[in-house]
Amino acid sequence: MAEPKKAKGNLTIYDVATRAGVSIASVSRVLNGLGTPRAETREKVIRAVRELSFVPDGSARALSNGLKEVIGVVFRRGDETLFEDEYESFLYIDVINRGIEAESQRRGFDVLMSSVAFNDENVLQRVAAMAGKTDGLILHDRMLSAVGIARVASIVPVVTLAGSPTPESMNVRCDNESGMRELVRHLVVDHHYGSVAYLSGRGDSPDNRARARIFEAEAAAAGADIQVGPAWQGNYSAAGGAKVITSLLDAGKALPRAIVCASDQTAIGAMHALAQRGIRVPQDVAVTGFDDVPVARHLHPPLTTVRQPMQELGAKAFEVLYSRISAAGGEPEIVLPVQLIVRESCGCPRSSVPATSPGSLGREEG
Amino acid sequence: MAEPKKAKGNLTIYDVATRAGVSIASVSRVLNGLGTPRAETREKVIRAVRELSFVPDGSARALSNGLKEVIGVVFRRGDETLFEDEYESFLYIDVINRGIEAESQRRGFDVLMSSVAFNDENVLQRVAAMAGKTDGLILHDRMLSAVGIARVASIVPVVTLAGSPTPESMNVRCDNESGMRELVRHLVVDHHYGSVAYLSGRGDSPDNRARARIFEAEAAAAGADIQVGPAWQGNYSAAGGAKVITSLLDAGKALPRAIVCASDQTAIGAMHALAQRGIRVPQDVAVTGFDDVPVARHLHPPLTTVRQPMQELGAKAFEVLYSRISAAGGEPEIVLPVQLIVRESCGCPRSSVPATSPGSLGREEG
DNA sequence: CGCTTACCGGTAAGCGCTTACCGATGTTCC
DNA sequence: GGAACATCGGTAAGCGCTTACCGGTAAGCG
Repeated sequence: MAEPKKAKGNLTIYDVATRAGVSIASVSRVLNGLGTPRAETREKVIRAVRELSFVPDGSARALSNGLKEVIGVVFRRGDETLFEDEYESFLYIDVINRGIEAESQRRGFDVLMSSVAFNDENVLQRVAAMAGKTDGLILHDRMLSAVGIARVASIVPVVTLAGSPTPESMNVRCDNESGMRELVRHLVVDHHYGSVAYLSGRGDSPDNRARARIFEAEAAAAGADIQVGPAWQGNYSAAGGAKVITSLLDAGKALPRAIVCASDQTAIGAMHALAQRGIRVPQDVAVTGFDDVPVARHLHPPLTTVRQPMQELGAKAFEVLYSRISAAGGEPEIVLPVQLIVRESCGCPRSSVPATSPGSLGREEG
Repeated sequence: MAEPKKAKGNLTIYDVATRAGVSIASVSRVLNGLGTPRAETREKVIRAVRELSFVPDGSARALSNGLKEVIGVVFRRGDETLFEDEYESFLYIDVINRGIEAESQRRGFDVLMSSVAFNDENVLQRVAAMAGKTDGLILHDRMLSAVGIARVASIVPVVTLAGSPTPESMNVRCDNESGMRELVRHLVVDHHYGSVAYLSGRGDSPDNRARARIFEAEAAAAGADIQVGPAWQGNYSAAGGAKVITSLLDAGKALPRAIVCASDQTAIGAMHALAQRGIRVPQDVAVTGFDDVPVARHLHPPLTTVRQPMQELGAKAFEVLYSRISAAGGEPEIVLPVQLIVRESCGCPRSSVPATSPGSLGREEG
């Protein structure tokens, strides 16, 4: 990859030892708080370390310890042509990554991030390379086939997100099903909306498919008219959401009373397109999201959505991975609860309580 | 930190050599494409590697090569209590990080991410730890004092973002000055707004201070009334922006004709608060942002803002760092141009061209 | 006061890899 | 057919660190 060899004549533990007038073993012991060095020895070492601004080399430590204290996170990135649109949809990934990062820090681990282009054919190679640099891997949605996972998992422990566990890997996901169920019920039963549509996410996303499935089942059960199909195919991005609405309107189609979007980003795009055409949300058409990204509450109108505990998702993923790294433990599958967050885009008045079973609905506090 | 020693009985290059019936030197040569191994040897090695799913250990390579092929990125994170609010403001950081990541991948590097709490007293320690695990560091805004930077830079090359270069470190930033200048001119000269306010970011941010300074100078020069001061102190977050507006309104103060926000997030919060009170943007009060985060165009109304080339900022930062890692090169300071993006929140009609010098203004294309 | 016991701290091996160096083949030319 | 040469592949050293092991010194005891 890169040419440079042998960095500069870097400081080593030997330099510190020489300067402090002790052996390298003592330096190491002081640095790691092992053994019971004499106060004087400790002092000398500490002083030498400070004077030299010495920092032990991570790879040498890792090699010696058999532990790198680094975990890897791999996720998808748009290819060049889609870049502008795609990267919007990453808020979501970023928040999860932040959760991973925060939790791993508590354990003294750092996080190695690597994105993979959507059109990259040999993801496996990239993931494997990451495996060599880390103690364990967290893979976002749709990274690898079961076979690929098995291969990588034979090298380091693997946790997948929003997938399903395999014999070799663990998985952490949110309970999309009940979130979608509650959401649809809120629209159809509480608001009596007779027609609803699902503005979908990427067709190849399991999360999206699960949501679509529940949407249809639940809306049908509640007796609402359903609009789905190719015309309602988005891609999780705001631009994708806007395009769907615009095309539909241009084609002279009548919109349903409520539009359930596959993600908040999609909803943002959809609301934008509606506003451009002078269609009022929620008076003319109600719109809902999914995820509850941070900006959702600041939209106009504030977005009704299903909150996924994204930070927690990331934190849990790390936790599971960690317990596997440090022992053999680790639950194979973890499912986190989601929460319906009712704001105004569904037609609820600002800060009122809808007529439905209490406790099952989230509400803004601050 | 973590207890586990000696991971499992991992695969090594010796296992591969044995299996392939060659020496470890040959395996290494094949793996790295060095020397001129016979076709047969090469084949045997490749097969053994595949059969065993062997991946060479990154730390051992790093130790031997003197190159980890990892760079570190350090940024600030809100402390626990502020978490909810703070992390909104991170869109910005995330986009930059994405730029860093994409560029480093092109060179075969991976990125180690580490956030530091706002209230963390010894950042230096954390940063130093990162230095030990990487070949170079990129530090976001306000991470370290000049002294701290000097210390860290004695260990690995350092690039700072939105700061200023020191004898030991390099810096990459955006040209805030001219962006703010153009923006204020647009509001005061083109729109003839007679009173303007600067809803500021964190008081300790150099970027924020630079923007505030230019704002005042430029608005004063153009003859507009200026509102600044503690009442207008935000913190880069949406919640902070909303709070300022709410407090002002509660105190019965009259708002200026235009509000220049320190960041898009701040503007989002401000517009949200204004909408809550029934104040129309831009008819009653114009609002502008700074950054051009992806959602800015989808807000209601679409946000007029100054686009910072955030991806590019990150990419450039890596580039500079890389050239320092692989050689002694690297420009000490890089300043990237920004671009005024005129949308509707400033009072411009949708997609019209304002009456000002052409070429100096950006405009939405798609 | 001499011997046992405890406590420190040093020496050296080894983590998994790269690569300089060298010996063993096979090739070519006279 | 033998010597000179090229080519390939193996052996071993070393990257910077941790730590098992052991020897030396000081303290504790009879």
